[in-house]
Amino acid sequence: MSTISKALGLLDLFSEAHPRLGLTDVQRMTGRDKATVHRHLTALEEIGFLEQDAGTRAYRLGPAITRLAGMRARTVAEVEMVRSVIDALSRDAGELVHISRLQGFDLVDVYHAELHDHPVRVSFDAYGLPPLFATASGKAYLAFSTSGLLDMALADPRTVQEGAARPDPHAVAAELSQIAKRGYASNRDTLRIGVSSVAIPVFDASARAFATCSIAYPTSRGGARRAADLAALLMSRGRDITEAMGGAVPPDVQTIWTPEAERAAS
Amino acid sequence: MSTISKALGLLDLFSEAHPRLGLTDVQRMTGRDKATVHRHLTALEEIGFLEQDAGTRAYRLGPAITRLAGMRARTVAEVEMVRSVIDALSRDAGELVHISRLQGFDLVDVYHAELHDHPVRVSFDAYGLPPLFATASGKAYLAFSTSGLLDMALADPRTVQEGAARPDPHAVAAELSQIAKRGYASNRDTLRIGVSSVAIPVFDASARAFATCSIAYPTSRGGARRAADLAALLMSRGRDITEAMGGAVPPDVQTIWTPEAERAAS
DNA sequence: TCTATCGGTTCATTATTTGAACCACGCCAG
DNA sequence: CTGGCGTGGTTCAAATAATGAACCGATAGA
Repeated sequence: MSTISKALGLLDLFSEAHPRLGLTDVQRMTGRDKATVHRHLTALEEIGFLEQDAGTRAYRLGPAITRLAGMRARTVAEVEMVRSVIDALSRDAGELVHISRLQGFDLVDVYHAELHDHPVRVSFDAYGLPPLFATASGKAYLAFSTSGLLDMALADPRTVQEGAARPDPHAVAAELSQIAKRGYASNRDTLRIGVSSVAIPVFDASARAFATCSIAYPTSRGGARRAADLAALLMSRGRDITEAMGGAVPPDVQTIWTPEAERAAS
Repeated sequence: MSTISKALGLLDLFSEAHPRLGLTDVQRMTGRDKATVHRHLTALEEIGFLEQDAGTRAYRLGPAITRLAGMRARTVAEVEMVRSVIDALSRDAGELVHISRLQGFDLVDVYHAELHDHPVRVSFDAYGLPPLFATASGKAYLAFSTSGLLDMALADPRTVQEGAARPDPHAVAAELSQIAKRGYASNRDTLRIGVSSVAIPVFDASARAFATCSIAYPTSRGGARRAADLAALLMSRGRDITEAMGGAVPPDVQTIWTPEAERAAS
């Protein structure tokens, strides 16, 4: 293990629970020698990755991190920020992965990846056009937004005229509540016969949902547990996606798949 | 020089001018051996401080930086973020240093430091109450805001009723224009007899002024060149202050004191 | 095809990191 | 007041990790 990794790994020790750490705190958490830890801490402080409180001598995350994050925000496009995560997710799931952003009342594609070689693929030409209630992404978004947005979406004329069945507000609200509880939304042959999907929300710096990430797959490739498996995989990357885009996951959001949450929501 | 500093120093090579760097780019910029550079780059990539483009193999700033910056924003108070810079500035200037934020039409104190031992000190009890035109901070703020704010401030009834002399809009606009050109605002005995100050704006992530930093000093301690000297010192820290708070300095702002800018503005 | 340049790798040499012991300070209980 | 304990921080021989000249393979142009 390189000294670089060891030193930078120290930064990950700083959290909401432990925003300030003293030398011995870090020493205990890492199990490394005190002298080593001290040298790493001071090295990180010298370049501004940490700051030391003059009074308590405790360390906290430093200004260089904020400075570099600003540089990244200015020089790296939103697409680049999520590309590697989405690509990896697509490879691991073996399915089509989408990340979309709300514009008006549509979820428009930011980036998508389909890095597998199954001969059967999901077509997504019309992605983003269906009303929010019809897609897993849309439901994931609505479930983690203020209810005001749901009312507005219900009142949107385009939503109403789309398709034959006008959604029942109570049924929609009930489903969104389940989605919020278990942490992800899903669809099975609802929008298009043969296409299923699971989706989670992506949050911005104010911890508000502003985008979604979804996995779409042919229902034919999905056995009984496929949806749950893909949901678990998707949720395990949710925090990475949100944080790569500079966002923060609200503390009350279910971020890991568990059988308990699954049952509790149904 | 520790390997930690060497490796993390590589991150500073990434800029608006060079957002993506290849192995040999970095090698040339640093003069270090290619193997060394490569190991550093891959070490930084492994922990997410850099990302490598799958196609071009060029490196760019990675998601871990953004993630940690979010953590810092959530766990370190605004005051802590600037404390060390302001403290250092106060020590170096040997005067009272203020950082204030606009709330309504007042600049309210966020933090101040007076780390010197001169017997003569500036009182600042009423700081934040005078109208924006009367303080260097207020003028610094207005000079780097949209002119709409100036109009609103001029129309603000409290502004109008304060003091005897109602400000001449044209004179104010002319002064603000000079301030914008040279990069800082100054006052000499205008608000209170015996008190002078210099001030610069602080910008947020959208590169809009949202706060100010100022140095206040007794006019008695200020010779002919004191204002310019303090302004030069203040401006040299301006970028650090803005970036420590997660902001970005607009590219067209004068950020270093020069005799040319000083002359051009007057 | 030949050459230059790119990213990346290897392995003996070298220099840096490491850690047990040590120091100084502040705090608390007796 | 004092002695013990827990801090943060330092030292220097020993151990280990970083280094760099040479090398590899791929790619793009001339």
